[in-house]
Amino acid sequence: MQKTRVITPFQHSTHVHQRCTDLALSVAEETCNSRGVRLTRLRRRVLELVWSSHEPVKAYDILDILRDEHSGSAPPTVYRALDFLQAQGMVHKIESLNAYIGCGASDQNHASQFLICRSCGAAAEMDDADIRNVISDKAAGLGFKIDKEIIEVKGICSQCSDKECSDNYG
Amino acid sequence: MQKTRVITPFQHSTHVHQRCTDLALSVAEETCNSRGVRLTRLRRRVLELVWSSHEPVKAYDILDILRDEHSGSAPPTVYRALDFLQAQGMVHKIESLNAYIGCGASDQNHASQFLICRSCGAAAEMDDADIRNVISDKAAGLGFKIDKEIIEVKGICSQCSDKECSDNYG
DNA sequence: ATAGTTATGTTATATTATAACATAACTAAA
DNA sequence: TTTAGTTATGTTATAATATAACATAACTAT
Repeated sequence: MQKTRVITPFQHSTHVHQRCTDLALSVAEETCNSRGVRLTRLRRRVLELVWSSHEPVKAYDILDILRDEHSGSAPPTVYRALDFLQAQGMVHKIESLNAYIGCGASDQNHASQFLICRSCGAAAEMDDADIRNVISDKAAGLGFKIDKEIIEVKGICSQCSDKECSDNYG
Repeated sequence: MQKTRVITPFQHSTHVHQRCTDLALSVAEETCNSRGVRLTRLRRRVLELVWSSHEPVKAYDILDILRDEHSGSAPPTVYRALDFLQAQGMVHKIESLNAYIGCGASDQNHASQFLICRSCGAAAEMDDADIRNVISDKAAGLGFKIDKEIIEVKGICSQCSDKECSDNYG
């Protein structure tokens, strides 16, 4: 078994989130520069809003904020920006939530497996080679050629389960 | 590696689909009986419509048919029936498609991994112990307790890739 | 029969997403 | 440094997916 590659971990409540956002934005700037695509002000702002926390963000929640900032904002404003950011790997859609989450590894080609905590709402992203391999082996065994895998695992993160214990017994 | 347990395979175009539907409906009848829940005429009809093919079916496509059969049909009609059928394990939702697919193994408790062909649109369902195990091991390694896994693998099924070859070279 | 429960009917609305066309802003070549 | 082509955004409208809330009907167990 290989070590799990964690792309975005579950964070402690005390972490300085500004650092997550700043890093993601600067990686995005550089990635866009090297690819010759434009991280416009609007796209950058949407990415920043997606990174407002580690919980997947709804398109219309982003739109509400954009509307406060610019009256011309409408659904296509946010969906187009999200489409761009997804195409560049800077944002992933969580299909089971109809919500979007930032990815700090847009400069690296990778698969994703998401762990989503039903208590705190946060999502962690990993790209685990063993998970990828077993799925591709099994699919290949059925003659199936994989393009893309959607893996969204629901449950309770370690901090929330620690907290539940201390709430019950602490 | 354990052998993959295929719950619903990709079918040949020549298969007698009526048998799939009949089997699923009779398993559903029995499962409901043994559980003391009611497979009403409406729920049975919705299940039958979900089983109209091996492609995941849209709620509003079901509704269109129900409306032809009974003027009182409305969105809650179909969503309530789908909710019941999902709770009983007779239907699964494919999150990435907002569509629903029948499950013939409602009498057995199981996890699901779906393979979805982007060419023919069909979905196959499996419950592979190795996939389950590697994901639960990796999640446990991060202190995460799993409730439910959503696994939807997109690609090309073996029959469509055979066909592509014969189209190109045959 | 009757009361309690479960299922369905009905109207309205919330949520998520895209179509289509107009305008503006950038880019690269003449 | 215009101009034409391209890309991005503005704008209006609507499609697609899903739920809330309350009324009526149908089953179930006395």
